[in-house]
Amino acid sequence: MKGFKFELLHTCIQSGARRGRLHTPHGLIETPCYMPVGTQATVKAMTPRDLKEIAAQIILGNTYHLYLRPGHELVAEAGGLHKFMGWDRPILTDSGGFQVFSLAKINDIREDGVLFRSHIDGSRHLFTPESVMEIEQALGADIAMCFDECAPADADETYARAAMGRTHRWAQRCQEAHSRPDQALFGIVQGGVFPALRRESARTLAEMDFPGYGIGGLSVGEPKPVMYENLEALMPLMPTHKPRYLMGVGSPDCLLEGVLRGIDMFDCVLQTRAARNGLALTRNGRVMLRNKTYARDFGPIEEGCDCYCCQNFSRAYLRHLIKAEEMLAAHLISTHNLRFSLRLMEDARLAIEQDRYGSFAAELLERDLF
RNA sequence: GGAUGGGUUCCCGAGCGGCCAAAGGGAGCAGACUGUAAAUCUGCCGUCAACGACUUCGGUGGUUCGAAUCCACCCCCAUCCA
Repeated sequence: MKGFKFELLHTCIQSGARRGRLHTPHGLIETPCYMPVGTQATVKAMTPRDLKEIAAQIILGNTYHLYLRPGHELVAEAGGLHKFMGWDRPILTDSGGFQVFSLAKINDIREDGVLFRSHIDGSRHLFTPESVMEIEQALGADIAMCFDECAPADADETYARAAMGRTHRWAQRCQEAHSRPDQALFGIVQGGVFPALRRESARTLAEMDFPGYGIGGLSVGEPKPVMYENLEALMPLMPTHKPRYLMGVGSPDCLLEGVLRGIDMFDCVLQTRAARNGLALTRNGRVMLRNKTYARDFGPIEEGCDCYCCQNFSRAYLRHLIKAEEMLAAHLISTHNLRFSLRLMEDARLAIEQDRYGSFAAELLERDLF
């Protein structure tokens, strides 16, 4: 694998949290990190220039969505995803495994792959580990995820075990089908909400020697303590010198809790989706900017935030934009929520380096504001 | 001056004798949002000592067991005719 390497720089003495650095063909990623989600080759309401300004290191794209529209061949023809969307820093593509789960009503999951219908035009498609690898390689992200099956939170142990087994077999096939040397392929740990299955999954995948690992199927509706319990069960079995990516997580508290348990990477749509719905994240809790309380609040979303939004605009102004349905609201609040999360991770990295991450996280979590 | 159509809860707008505190939409208020089918969705939205009571459908007076709904007169609005 060309240009890909993970360095574990330091482990916080106080908490065990990890400080690392991921080398990719498109640059460095300091970990732990939060990755903004850009499903359809765009982080909604944000230009790549905006993303650089808030110091985003890597963003996500989605295989399922880009395959359906505009099509991976078109993206390849455009010169790859980076060039197509004008982003020259690292990209990670999710495999569509989550879509298999979230769109399960219209899918047929089989051993060879998943038969599903497009949510756009109802047309039939088959995803197999091999076809997904072909798509992800055409998209050309720095990190590709294996095609997995993300079981729902209420799946029983029998189903979770079956989905996990399938995910393992598919991981093997993904590995065999994957050939692009400038792209790292991450395996994905599954196992539902069953610690024993989670351990088994971590062990199995660790033996397969992937350059990095996703932990999938968590934060899909189960209570947070259940997620933490499962994380704690599987983390000791993860290879120390490989990055660990907790997929789809999270909210500020989950980011803090995840880092505490040894996670290196996170992605979450909450920041941008909530922003479009008028919800701002701050270290003093959530701010529902639509609420009347802020009609005459001429201060920024968050005092001390260095983002463009907080440096220039008031809560009252943002509330007005939301009420008037002006699209600038989505952009400005997204800018803040993303910057907030990126800064939270920047501060976490510093705290780890200084062996005080435990107290850093505890202080923020104690207030129970997220 | 005449003709016709109208005046409904913050706005628009349904209702046209009881099942109407009155459809629906908007606005307003509050909540949800975690590998994005989400700039989406949900709840509340006359008043109150509130599983019951009270006050509302231009005004006044009638008919009726019962009216936003029927009748009379009046006041406004719109369009057309003089």
